[in-house]
Amino acid sequence: MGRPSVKDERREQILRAYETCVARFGVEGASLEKIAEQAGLARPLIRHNVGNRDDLLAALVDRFLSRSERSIQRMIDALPESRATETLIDWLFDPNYSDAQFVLVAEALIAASQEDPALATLMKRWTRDFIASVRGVLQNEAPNASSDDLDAVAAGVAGIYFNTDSLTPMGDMSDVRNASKRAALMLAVSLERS
Amino acid sequence: MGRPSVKDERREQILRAYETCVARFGVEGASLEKIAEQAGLARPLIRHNVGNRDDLLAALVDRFLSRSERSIQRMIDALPESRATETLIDWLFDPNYSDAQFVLVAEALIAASQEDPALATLMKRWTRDFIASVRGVLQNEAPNASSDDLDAVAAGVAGIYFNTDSLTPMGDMSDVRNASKRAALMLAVSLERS
DNA sequence: ATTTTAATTATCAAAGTTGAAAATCAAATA
DNA sequence: TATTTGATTTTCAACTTTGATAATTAAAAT
Repeated sequence: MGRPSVKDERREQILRAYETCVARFGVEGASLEKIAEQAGLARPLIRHNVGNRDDLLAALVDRFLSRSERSIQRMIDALPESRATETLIDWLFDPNYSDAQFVLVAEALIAASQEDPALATLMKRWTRDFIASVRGVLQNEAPNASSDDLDAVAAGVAGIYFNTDSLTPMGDMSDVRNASKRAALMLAVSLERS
Repeated sequence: MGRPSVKDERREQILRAYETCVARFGVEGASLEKIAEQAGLARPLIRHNVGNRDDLLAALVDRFLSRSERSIQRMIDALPESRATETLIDWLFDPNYSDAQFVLVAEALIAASQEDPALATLMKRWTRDFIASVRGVLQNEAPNASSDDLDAVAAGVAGIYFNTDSLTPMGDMSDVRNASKRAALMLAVSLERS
């Protein structure tokens, strides 16, 4: 054997930096220069460890989809049996627990979907899957709710959550965040009452 | 006099094209080349009629803020006296009436706020003003609702609306759009009941 | 028709971005 | 220690983007 490979760690390091850049500058604004600077690496290392621009985006999308699937599943599995919906909303709207960059990356990929039909297909599925996950939690606690109401409240809670995190680049908006959380809770309550 | 100036029309034409590019590629991704192509003009005309990159962004922000203020006011003034909230939600979630590009530009400017504190201040005010406008309509129809509930439902309806339009780059998501609209209506109803 | 005003086009240099290959350096094993 | 494997650095050429100026053309008024 020769020198041990650090390709896997480097790859992760680069994709993390790329993710940060996509969250901040969008897919089109994330240049290789910025990614290299963010990662603290020389630019040629990006090419060496991941590939060219297209390879980067493909790797990022892949990583984003698998990681978000796992992280959502982990969150749902960690929910308590009682007051699961309330706890879910607590977590989604807690800036310490929820990772705003996750939503910002999703929004950037959604925006880039207009230029990339294949990406659009993936992100459509991702969006619907996320809403479906929320719906599952809601249904557990409100088994008598109508299917339409479940759909509505799931889309509503998910939408309010996405929007709240998408405001984070402006800095502190805790008043809007708190009001948004209250709205999500109101939606959940109106489901149980219906 | 000499040759009549078309600067004002050209300026509008360029800013419209810039807006489209910002909605599609983000603030960092909207290059002068793309803007010129979108406007159907030679690139030097951008500089001649509006200025350099910074001048462009400043003009776009200015135009966006004044136009959205007017358009929101116009929409609210056009609301009928009875069932104003329901009508507002009808309009916000009607893809033919509501202009998705408007929300996409707002999201792009919000994303760019992270790199531009002055822009952040403007967009914070814009966001709060929009929510306040919705709150005004809600309060008119539910004068007995608590201030906190009004804040919550206004933030919720606005958030669901923003999020819904931010999904448009992926193409048809009418199922999610319909569910989101139902959620907004549920929020409004729960306000009147409280 | 000449003048005047301004739109439009042509062109340039500087800076930034990308893709790629070659050269160098570091760490493990035989 | 020599070899081998692969990380890292250096370097190059092509291309894009930006900012700016000069030259040209078009339309109105005197």
